[in-house]
Amino acid sequence: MTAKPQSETELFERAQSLAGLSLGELAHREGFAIPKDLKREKGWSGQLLEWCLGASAGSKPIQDFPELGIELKTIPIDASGKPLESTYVCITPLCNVTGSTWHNSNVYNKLSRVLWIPILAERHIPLDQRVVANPILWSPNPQQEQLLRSDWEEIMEMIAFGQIEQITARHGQVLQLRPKAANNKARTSAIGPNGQLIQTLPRGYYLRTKFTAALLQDYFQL
DNA sequence: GTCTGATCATGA
DNA sequence: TCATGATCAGAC
Repeated sequence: MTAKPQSETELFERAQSLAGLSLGELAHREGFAIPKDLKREKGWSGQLLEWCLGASAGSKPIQDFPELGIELKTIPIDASGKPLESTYVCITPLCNVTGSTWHNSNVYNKLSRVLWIPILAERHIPLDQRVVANPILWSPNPQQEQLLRSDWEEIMEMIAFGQIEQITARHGQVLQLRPKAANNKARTSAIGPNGQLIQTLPRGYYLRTKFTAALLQDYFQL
């Protein structure tokens, strides 16, 4: 893999140098085997780009470039630049949530600075022909942060009050909570309705497609 | 099981 | 058509 980037500028320039290349070209260059499709390797493009850019965090629940304070996210887009999917952020704690605040949350940490790498990835395009687009280095503006924060606080409050089973993906304007597990038999500890511990499906935070669409649009207009 | 990387697949 | 709920692979 490429060496770790030493600065935000170096990371961004490296990301810019990948724009216009296809996933097939990148995979060949880096010695990655190309799957037929993403059905069985959903994280393949993300891992390929991590490798190309020298990300180091592995499976730790921290930013991809902790020294730089930057999180890397690939995002599938169509030809008009609109995201095709919602964006996973991180898992959520479902117990021991007292003392959690927006500013010490994983959501805040991960989203405080993000290097977005859009990939033209309409489903009809063969995986190896999908093309890396221009990277975007983003931090939430005050309006975006307020939206994220109020959604996060609403959801965390429900979790703290034992209402995890009442939360669906319909909650939250820009940030939603959805299952995040190997399958729906997975279980983790959570706060129950009477304050006791219960076992429930693990959940994770996702950014709604509308939110990331608006975010990308801001940069395409520059 | 818990976390990362995410997209799939089906019902509304 | 599209978002919700479900799922896949790998590291540890």
